[in-house]
Amino acid sequence: MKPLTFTIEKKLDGALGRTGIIETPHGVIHTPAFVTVGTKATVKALTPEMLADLGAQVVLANTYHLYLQPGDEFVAQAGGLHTFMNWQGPTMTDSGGFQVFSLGAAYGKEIGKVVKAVDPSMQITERSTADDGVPRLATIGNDGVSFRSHIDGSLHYITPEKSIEIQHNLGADMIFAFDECTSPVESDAYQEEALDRTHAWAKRSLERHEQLEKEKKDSQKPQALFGVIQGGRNELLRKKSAQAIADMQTQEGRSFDGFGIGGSFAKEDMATAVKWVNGVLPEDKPRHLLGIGEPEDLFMGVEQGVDLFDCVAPTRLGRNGTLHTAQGKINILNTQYQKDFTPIEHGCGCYTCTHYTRAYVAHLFRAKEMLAGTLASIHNLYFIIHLVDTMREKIADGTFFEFKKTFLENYKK
RNA sequence: GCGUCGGUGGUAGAGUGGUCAAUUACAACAGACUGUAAAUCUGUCGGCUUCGGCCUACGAAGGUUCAAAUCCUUCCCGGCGCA
Repeated sequence: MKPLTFTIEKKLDGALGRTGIIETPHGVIHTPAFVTVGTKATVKALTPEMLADLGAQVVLANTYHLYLQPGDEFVAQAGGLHTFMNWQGPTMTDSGGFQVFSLGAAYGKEIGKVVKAVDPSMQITERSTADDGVPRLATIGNDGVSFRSHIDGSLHYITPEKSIEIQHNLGADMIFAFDECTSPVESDAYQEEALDRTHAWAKRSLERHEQLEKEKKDSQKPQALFGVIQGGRNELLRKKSAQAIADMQTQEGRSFDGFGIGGSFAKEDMATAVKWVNGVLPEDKPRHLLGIGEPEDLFMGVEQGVDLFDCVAPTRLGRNGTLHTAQGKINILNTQYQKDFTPIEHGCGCYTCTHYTRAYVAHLFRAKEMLAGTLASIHNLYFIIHLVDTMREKIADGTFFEFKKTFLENYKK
């Protein structure tokens, strides 16, 4: 039984985009697709039934978080991620690579997954990889990464092998190699050093994965492993990384089943980085743009041949009161919506918009009622999932570029 | 009626002679959020401003003082106790 098959159905003329179908042991994913993020084995504020109803095809959980709580072996005893969280569709787990960044170099700083622009003066020209005096919860060592638990302060050492072992215990259909997500403000020298490390970790991830797959009993479902490309904003490094990860294989000939495009991006670099990478990656395996989910970025990614996206933005923005509409984002807590008895968006087919008004949702937020986050998350996820679904349809019927133009003209940031 | 305690910015509630346009919390107003340290965080929150300040404010009116939200007097309002 293969862990994953990917079939391309239709290609986009004049760009790298395509539609396709990924088949996993827990069902199919029509691509391009938006993956909902359920870090701790739950998409915050939503039940799996709500997720299915709003059109989610696949859920991504996190290795680091579930390892700390409740523990990956515990999840395995509970029957694996699918059973534990009651989501029977396809699943993924991230490797913890992003936490190397968010709890490490980015810890306590105003550096996010996407930064507005790279000011050369911000660039870190020199740094040590460990004790540079900067408080952080993740420190990169030669062999892996030391994490100081954000929950109880305890120390944990995650190696590529450990990450893969955890991900096998969790049992998601698609898992990721352990990588180091770097910031665009790092120097070229550091970027190169980190990339070598990411490649070395990728190889170790692949080898450990192969070994664990071979040890599986017949009753255990196979898992697909995605390799992660890094390289920052440097064209040579990005292409080198794509080539290295694409070519990587074990002695027995196992290679990655798909690819993740990683890294923290300067906004203006994202499109070029994706284009460089997807121009090198083999066409016949799925590509996942890690952690990206703003509408304009989704258009860019789909156009440039990305098949999967995951992002916390729809749920996080939703819980914080920011809602997507065709005209752009609105903050439902603004005074003007307090007595607005229209739906969040006219014509939206989501549960929230078919049953509730802006005034009601605004009331729930002001009253700090839990249902606020639920209704907002339903709407935002529906909006983004539906947007990517529509891109897929528009590629299929040959009107992708017209759709992109119309949508982005209306959608004010 | 007598006694007593108290009346502070939208609310609660600090402050009890200068360091007070007044701590703090909440509310309000706005902003941020892209492989979730996130149902979180940040800023503003008397008026005007050339951003140096200026003006008006701590129940009301007087007064003491170089200086009063803070001390004194009277009044108004509220709680409690006694008649």
